[in-house]
Amino acid sequence: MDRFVSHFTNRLDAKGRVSIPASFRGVLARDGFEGLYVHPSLDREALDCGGQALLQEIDALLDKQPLFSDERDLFSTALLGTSEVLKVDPEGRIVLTETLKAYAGIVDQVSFVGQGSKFQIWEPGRFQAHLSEARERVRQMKKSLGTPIPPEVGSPAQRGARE
Amino acid sequence: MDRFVSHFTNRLDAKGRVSIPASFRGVLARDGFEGLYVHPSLDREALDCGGQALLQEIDALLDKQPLFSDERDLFSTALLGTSEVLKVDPEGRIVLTETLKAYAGIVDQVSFVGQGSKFQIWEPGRFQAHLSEARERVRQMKKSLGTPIPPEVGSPAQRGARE
DNA sequence: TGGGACTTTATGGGCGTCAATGGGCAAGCG
DNA sequence: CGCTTGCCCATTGACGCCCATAAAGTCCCA
Repeated sequence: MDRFVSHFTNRLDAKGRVSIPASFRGVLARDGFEGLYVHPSLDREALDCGGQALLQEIDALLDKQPLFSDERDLFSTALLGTSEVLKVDPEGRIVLTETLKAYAGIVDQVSFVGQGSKFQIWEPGRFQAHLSEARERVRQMKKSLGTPIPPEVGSPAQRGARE
Repeated sequence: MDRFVSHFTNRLDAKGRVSIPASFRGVLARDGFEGLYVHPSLDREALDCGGQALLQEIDALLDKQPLFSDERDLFSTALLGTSEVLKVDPEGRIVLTETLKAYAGIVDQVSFVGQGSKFQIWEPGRFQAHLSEARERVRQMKKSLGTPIPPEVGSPAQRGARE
């Protein structure tokens, strides 16, 4: 598997450290990138995270703007300026900065949510709310498309993760 | 990491010294440049800083203007004429000149903001304001650029689904 | 196929190192 | 000379790295 999939909830310890889920660590290792690239999501109260792949997406966006242009300046400020490259300790843990925690409303637990080439970090409560709203909207969209949606499936059980 | 990423806020001490963030120092060292190249940003109340890489960008910009043209003259005056090369002390600190501080409204704290090949120095308050504006505008641009990607919801993979 | 042994993961805690900051001192320049 | 400026040392708190442990998962073999 080379993509971030599924979601996990882990706790921050007394030092503010939190383990990146093992399966995500595997993806990052394969992507080859020291550390974890993190920035506040533009449209959610969540953090976008990833490695090379995410950086390349951002670069692609930046490279569309001409050098020294106003747009480029704004993009690099909003994207690179607010990003952090977090170190990953030997056990696969990271420490979120105060800024990042404040942005996402994180206190002592976080949910890691796979999104293919990147993943997001959420405060678990907000993620649940976001998820049910998203599911509802998808249901509406499908309905209007005439595609019946299978009956409600509960949240999948997680290995180890209490939610 | 070979690019300026993230942002940091440091204090000026009684002598007016301020530490360049360690990670930025690393980038500068790799770029190979004695001292720090600084000039007032053309369109913000901030200072553009960097090493070789920044100088090259400026050269590239200048070279686009025909020799002896008015534009070239103006550019070189605005960019090179106002530049300073600051010394970096053994602890990785610099002292901003009065001119530079006045331009950016700096008093006793500065924010270092990574922008890839260069970084900017801001008065922290002004930076916060600029940042929220930048984020807003980027959000608008992304929106107008095309289809915003709907949040990926759907079924999270089941517990067996790793790798 | 059931159970035990090994492995992996999430989490905790100790400790040395480094970064940010403060202050002293001496050399250079007006 | 007085003040700036560059260099050295000291302090403190945060951070990275190592080792420990418990719980869960996986594997293997009788």
